[in-house]
Amino acid sequence: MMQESGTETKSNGSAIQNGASGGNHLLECSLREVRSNGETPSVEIGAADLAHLQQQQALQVARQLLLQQQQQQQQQQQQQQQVSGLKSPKRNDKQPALQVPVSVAMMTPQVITPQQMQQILQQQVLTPQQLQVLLQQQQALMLQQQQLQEFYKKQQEQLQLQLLQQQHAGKQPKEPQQQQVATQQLAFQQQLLQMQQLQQQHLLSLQRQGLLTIQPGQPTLPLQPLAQGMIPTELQQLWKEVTSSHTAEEAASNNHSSLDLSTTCVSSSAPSKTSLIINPHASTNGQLSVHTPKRESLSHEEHSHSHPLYGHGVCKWPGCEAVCEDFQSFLKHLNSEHALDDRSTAQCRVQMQVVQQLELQLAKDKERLQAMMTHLHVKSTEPKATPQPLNLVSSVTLSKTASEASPQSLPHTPTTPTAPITPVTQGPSVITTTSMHNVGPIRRRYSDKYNVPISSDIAQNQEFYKNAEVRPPFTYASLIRQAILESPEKQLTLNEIYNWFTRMFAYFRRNAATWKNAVRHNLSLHKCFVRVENVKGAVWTVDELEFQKRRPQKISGNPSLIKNIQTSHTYCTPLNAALQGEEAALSPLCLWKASMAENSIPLYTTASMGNPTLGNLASAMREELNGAMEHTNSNGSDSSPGRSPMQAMHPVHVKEEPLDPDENEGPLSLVTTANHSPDFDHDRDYEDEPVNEDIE
DNA sequence: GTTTCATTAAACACCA
DNA sequence: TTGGTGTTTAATGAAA
Repeated sequence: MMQESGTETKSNGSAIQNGASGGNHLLECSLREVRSNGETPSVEIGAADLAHLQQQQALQVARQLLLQQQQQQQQQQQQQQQVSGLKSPKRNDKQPALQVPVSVAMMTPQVITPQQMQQILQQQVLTPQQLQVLLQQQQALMLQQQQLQEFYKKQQEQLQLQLLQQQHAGKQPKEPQQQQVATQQLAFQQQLLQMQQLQQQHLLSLQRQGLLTIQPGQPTLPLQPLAQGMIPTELQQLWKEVTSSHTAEEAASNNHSSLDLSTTCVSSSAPSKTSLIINPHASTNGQLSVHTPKRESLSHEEHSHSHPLYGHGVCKWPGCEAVCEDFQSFLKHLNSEHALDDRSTAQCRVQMQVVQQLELQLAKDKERLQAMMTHLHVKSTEPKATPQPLNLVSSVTLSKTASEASPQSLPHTPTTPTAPITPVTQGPSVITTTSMHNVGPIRRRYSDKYNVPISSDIAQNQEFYKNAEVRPPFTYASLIRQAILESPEKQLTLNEIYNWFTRMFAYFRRNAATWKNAVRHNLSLHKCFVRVENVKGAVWTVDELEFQKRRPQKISGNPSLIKNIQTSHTYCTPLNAALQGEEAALSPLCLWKASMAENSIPLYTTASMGNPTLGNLASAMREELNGAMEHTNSNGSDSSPGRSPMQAMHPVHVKEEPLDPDENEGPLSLVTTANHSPDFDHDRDYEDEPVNEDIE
């Protein structure tokens, strides 16, 4: 027996080491892959940025082509005019005048540049949904513009063809033809103007939504009608005076104004730099632009009292919150209290830093998400190539403990629960599939540290735990207790506890010797587990009082948590406690929030994961809760039906309801009979054949 | 730096 | 004798 155990441990140990290293390697590879794609080691380019960049590049190429064609056309027309000798000064002056706006219009896409996107990101904490919509609208507009450009290109070609024909024919009077050309070009301009108006509306809507503020120094000037010309240079000058840190490069790029597309594209190709260096100015610039008369009039007329800095009758200038009865008074207040002075500039800078930090965090989370998705996608398509795959946790936390690699026989899970182990989103997503795995030792568990309701977590993530080799974020004691409490009789034999472990968690289908030993050890060690001699053998029960006794010690530093335990019987974070009106049995979010709290990650970072705002978070939590209830009730292969997770936490006080017959199937149902499962092979390692098949 | 706790490993005893 | 069960001790690491 000992030999067997020894060999098992040995082999497992080596396997784990291999698996761990392999897993780490995979993680590094996936991260590397992402990074190499991004080409910016520090800050990754998002998929949207890349798409945008590609579009920009395509646009630039198209514009260059157009420019060439226009130049050719101009040359041809000049040649024609020279040859024909029909020089009409008016027309000669007019045509370039006609063409130039067209060219400018074509070269100044009335779309949001990456810089603007970055600024939007910085100025407003956008939800992913908003970003998504924004990007979709953006892409649609760009598509429209491209189509228009193609159309324009074709028309230009036709014109060239006609002009060539004219040259060859040489008999027809030029003026009608040129009039036709001018008419066509006017039509194009009108179309372009329409496009621009459309895009202006789009941008205005963005402004109304508070998603965008127009910056004076913006390379493109979407809201400036063509008739109004370019950016007022005095605004740029003003801003330059305010922001002394403006580099010559940026100033040059600003001075390029709308015409310089290359600037836009170049800067978009390095979003990390853009976001980290340029955007701060842009951010404050955006704030500053509020004070410009043009901006105000625009806001007043077009936004009809919708202003990013004004809402609910309160000035939203950071730290102000002055009550303004109407928009006019707000404008007055804005001009008087938040005029361009040192204080406002300083506040802008502070806000800039805040936004910068947030954006940095967002970028990091995006990177994480990308790495996770990349990794999981790779893993999910792999036909079980690596026996010890990676853990989601590792990819999130970059597993600082993974390198520690203590020679333990269990698969290594990260010791510190610094990241959500359970998926944030429920449902058949990639994340919740079998692609999650564990690496590294675990020393602390969420359930104990953050008092996450284990029952709801297990219920909610049942399929996840069953399929993914993710170590459950709970202590052995918690798991054993849960197993016992889930049983109809609230008592289990050791073997049934084993079965529960292997049935509920894919993680425990390997290294049986190790964790079984741990289970036995915990059963013996903790007073909360009471061994009851039965006629047919021994069963284990839980002494809830004893179990509860040991918990407050660990969270003594957090009175709210203790209060939670003592009053609401809830094992969740204070944040959850704040939302306890909805009940707090929502473990994945709890875990996630706990991890967020531990990582000091602002809540907003959920934007990258689909939980945009606190309000949405709350609703999401409600949904999670409902989902948990439904899940518990519908998929109650392990939980007692009709018993909510909260009830499951205190089964002693809960009147038990009759079990579903389906749930009583399998060895676990025979809880009253000790040593009931003679056929069960304890030495089975569950590596090749999941125990679920035996039990379920 | 100390204490507490969880995990892991191991040894040992008991029993069927 | 074998294997499961239960107990205990020790080492280790993380967190408080």
